[in-house]
Amino acid sequence: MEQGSSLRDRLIDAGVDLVMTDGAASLGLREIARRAGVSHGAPRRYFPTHHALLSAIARRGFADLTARFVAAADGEAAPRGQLRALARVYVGYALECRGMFELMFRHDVLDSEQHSADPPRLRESTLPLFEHVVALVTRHRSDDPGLRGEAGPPPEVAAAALWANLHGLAQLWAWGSLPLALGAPPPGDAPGGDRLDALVAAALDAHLGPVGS
Amino acid sequence: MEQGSSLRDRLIDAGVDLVMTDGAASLGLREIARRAGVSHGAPRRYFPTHHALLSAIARRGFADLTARFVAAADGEAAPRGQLRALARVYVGYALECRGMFELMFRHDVLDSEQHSADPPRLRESTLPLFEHVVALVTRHRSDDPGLRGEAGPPPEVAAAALWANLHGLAQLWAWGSLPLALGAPPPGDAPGGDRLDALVAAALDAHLGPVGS
DNA sequence: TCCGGGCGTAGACAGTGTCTACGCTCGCCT
DNA sequence: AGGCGAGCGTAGACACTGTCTACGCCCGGA
Repeated sequence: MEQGSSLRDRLIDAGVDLVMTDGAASLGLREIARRAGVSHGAPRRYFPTHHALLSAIARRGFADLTARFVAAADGEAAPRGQLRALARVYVGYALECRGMFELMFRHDVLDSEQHSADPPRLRESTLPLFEHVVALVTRHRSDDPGLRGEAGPPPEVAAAALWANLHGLAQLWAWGSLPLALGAPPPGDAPGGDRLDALVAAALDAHLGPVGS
Repeated sequence: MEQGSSLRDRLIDAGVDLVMTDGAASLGLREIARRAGVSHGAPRRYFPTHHALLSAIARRGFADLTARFVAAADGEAAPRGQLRALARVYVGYALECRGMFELMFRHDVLDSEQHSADPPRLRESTLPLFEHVVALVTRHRSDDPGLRGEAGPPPEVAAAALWANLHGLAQLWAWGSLPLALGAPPPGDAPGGDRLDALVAAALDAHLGPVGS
C-alpha cells in the first residue's frame, strides 16, 4: 500500500483533502499538520514556510487538472472536439474543486515562490497546457482553411484569448455573478449547468468560428 | 473640506490606500486601524467583523471601476467603441489596481456577506455593469444587422461571454501566466501592453464579429 | 446639574506562523 | 558490539492576529 509515503506527501494529501471539503480559507499550517497527525512544527522539515506548502498543494491541483485533460481528450479525434472537451473539463474542475481552483491562482501563494530557484515554478504549470491549446487551434485552422475571409489573430493570440475566456467563465460563474446575471441558480445548486454550457459553447464559437465543421 | 468624515469613511480610505500600495494580503484589521489613527477595537463600532470592513473596501473598488467606465464611455458614440473603451478600462483597472481587483473577487470576503440582509450585496455590484454590456451588445447588433448568416447566441449570453473573456484576460495577465505564455515581460514591467492590446482586440473581434464597422 | 448614550480605549483570550532548543531513533563506522 | 552522528519530529516561546468585554470620556437634553 502507500504506507511508505513520507510525511511530505502525507501533508500534501491532508491539504488536498482539506481544501476540497472546507475551502481554501481553512488551509492553516497547524490544521494541515493536525490532519496529518503530526505536531505543528513538523512541516518545517519539508517546507520552509507556510506558502511553500500551499504551493505544493496547488501543484497537485495542476497535476490533477492536466490528468483530467488527457483523460477527456483521448475520446475525441477532431481538434474542435478536443477543445470542447478541454473547455468542459476546465470549467467543470473550477466548479467541482472550487477551493483548489481558488488556491491555484492566488497571488500571495505565487509570491512566495518569487525567490525559489528549483523548478517547476507554480506559474509555469500552465505552460504545457497552453502550448497544447495553441497546437489544437492551429490544427483546427488548417483542417478548415476557408473559415473566413479574415485571417484572424495569430494562433497563439487566439489560443490565449480562448483560454482566458474559459478561465473568466469558470471564475465568474463560481464567484456567482454570472449565474446571477443570467438568472440561474447559484453555483452551489446543481442544475444551472445548461446556462453554463451555453456560455462555453458561445466562447468556443466566438474564438474558433461557428460550428461549421 | 472632508473634515467631517466619520471614522467609518476614514477606515475605508485607509484600507483603500493600503490595498493600492501593499496588496490585498496587508489588509489586517489592526493595520487598517493603525493607518486610520485609532485603536484596534474602534472599527468594531462600524463593522461587525473584519470581513465586513473588507467588503466595504471592495465596494469602493466597484464604485471606482464604474466611475472609470462612465468617464471612458462618453467620448465614444458607437456601441463598438464604447465596448472597446470598457474593455480597456476593465483590464487596465485590474493591472493598475492589482490588489484591489484581487480583493473584489475573493470568495471569503463574499461569504461574510452570506447572511447580510442590507443591500447592496457585493456580488450585485457587477449587475448594472453587466446589463450595460447587454444593452451595448444588442445595440451593436441592431446597428449592423447583416453581421453573419448565423444568428449567434442571445445577446445576454454573448455579453456574458465577452465579459468573462475580459475578466479572464485581466486575471491571467495579472497573474503572470499569459505574459509568460506569449513571451512578454511580466505584468509589473511596463511595456508589454501591445501584447495585451492584441488580446483585448482578439476578444472583441471574437464576440462582436470582426471589425466590419 | 445630573444623567445617559454614542464613541473610542485597553486588556484578555484563543489561535496563527515562525523560530529555536531539545530528544528520539536509526544506520553506519571503527 | 558499542558509540556516534545525522535525520526527523516534539514542545515551547515569541510576536501577531481577530474577536469579545469592560471601562472611561465627552457632549447634549431634561
